[in-house]
Order: sequence, then C-alpha cells, then structure tokens
Amino acid sequence: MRRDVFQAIADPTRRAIIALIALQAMTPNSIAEHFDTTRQAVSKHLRILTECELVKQEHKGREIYYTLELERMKEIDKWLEQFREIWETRFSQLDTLLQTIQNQQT
Amino acid sequence: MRRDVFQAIADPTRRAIIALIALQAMTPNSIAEHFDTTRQAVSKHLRILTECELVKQEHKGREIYYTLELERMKEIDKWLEQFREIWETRFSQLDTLLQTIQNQQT
DNA sequence: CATATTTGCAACCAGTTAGTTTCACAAACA
DNA sequence: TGTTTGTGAAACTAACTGGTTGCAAATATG
Repeated sequence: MRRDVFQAIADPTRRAIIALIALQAMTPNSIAEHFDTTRQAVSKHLRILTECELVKQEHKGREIYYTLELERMKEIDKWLEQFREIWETRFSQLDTLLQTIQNQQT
Repeated sequence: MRRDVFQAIADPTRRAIIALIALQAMTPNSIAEHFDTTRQAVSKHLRILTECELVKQEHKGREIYYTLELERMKEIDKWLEQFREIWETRFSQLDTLLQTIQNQQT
C-alpha cells in the first residue's frame, strides 16, 4: 500500500481537512460537519492522513482531537525546493533559454 | 475525471518525470529509458501531465520534446504558503501552543 | 447497571488508475 | 515508393480509490 504525503494531498477533501485542522485541533465529528460526506468517510480520510503521519491524534476522554504535523508538510516544501531554484534562476535571467542552463549544469 | 496538479504529482513515476524534464526538454523515448516501464506507460503519464498543463509539447520533426511548465508548480507552492506562515510563526515563538494561535486568530 | 455518544473498522460497490499489448499515423530515409 | 522510427491512442486487466452501510469498542451519563 503506497502511502506517502503526495498521495495524501491528492484528494481535495483531504486537503480541506488539512487546512481545517491547521488552525485548530478538531474531532472527526466537527470536521465532518464541514463536508457533505458521512462521518465515516471523513474517518477514512483521517486514517490515511494518520498512516502517512500528516496528522496526529490526541485522545481526550472519548473524543479524539486531530492536529496537523507541520513537519510532514515541509517534505512537500523540500521537494519543491529544486524547482524553486530553477524558476528563480530563470526569472533572474529573464527567461534565458533552458539549453544554456542544462549545458552549464549549475 | 479529476485532473489537477496535486493528483498529477501523486504518482512517483510522474514526479520523477517532472524532475527529469525540469532540467532539459526530453522526448518520450529518452524519458522512458530512465524507467523500468514501457514507453507507452510513460506516454500515458505524459498525457496526464499535459492535460493538467504541467507539461508542454514542442514538436520538432517527428520528435516531441516535453518541457516543464514551472508556473503550474508554483500552484503547489502557493497552496503551501498558508502552512508556511503557520510553521514560521510557530518556530519564532519556540513552539508556543496551538491554542494560543487559534484564540488570537492571527 | 443500562443507555447514549464518539469513534474506528470491516464489508461491499462503483469508478478510476497504472500498467500491458496491439494498432495507427506521421516523419525521415533508402 | 517501401521501410524504419517516434509517437499517441484504443482495448483490456488487475489493483486501488472513495464512498456507503452496519457493527463493535470505549467513554460518559442517568
């Protein structure tokens, strides 16, 4: 079962969940109220997010609060880094042709 | 058919293709040489990447060179922005508790 | 204790995905 | 012209996905 951060954020509902709990920890029920799906569907998404450690549980009585693991989000940022370098370089060179970049192997 | 940037980068092969052509424009055949799959499988990935405009074609005789559309990559960066703000804030406050952040509604 | 609440999990289903094999088309070339 | 080369697309398959319904476990409440 392939389960990485990129696969986790592929689903728009999961991205919405991530954005929701980024601001404050929430329980599955309160999260589900924000969507048109059933609580169980949200629960499934939360399980996927938990499996790839994008989300952390905090048990509080019979309620479970989910919080975002920002460290995992940084992984996406880290992956983007290589392209950010390219587009910044290209911007500073006013779109100097790709070929010159690859030949120089910066 | 859901086809956005996030779904496009969910597949590891596609992420590898993106990283490949980020440095230099490549033809489907030369791209396929870097992977264990068939040329047709790569062609399918390229089609998906083209559909969500992450990739651009440049016809040159009977060869087709694929180049990365950096602008689309910035969409991911833009989505990450909201979380970057959070983790930078949290870092500067030396992990001040989430609750204070949400209560202040910064 | 009995009951309601909050949650996770298994079973099932329709739609999608990523891969393969096969084929068709256009460009280069003898 | 006929052949080789580079490519996309259709047909098919196995696996995965996201959703539903139903049920079980654990915590709270009377």
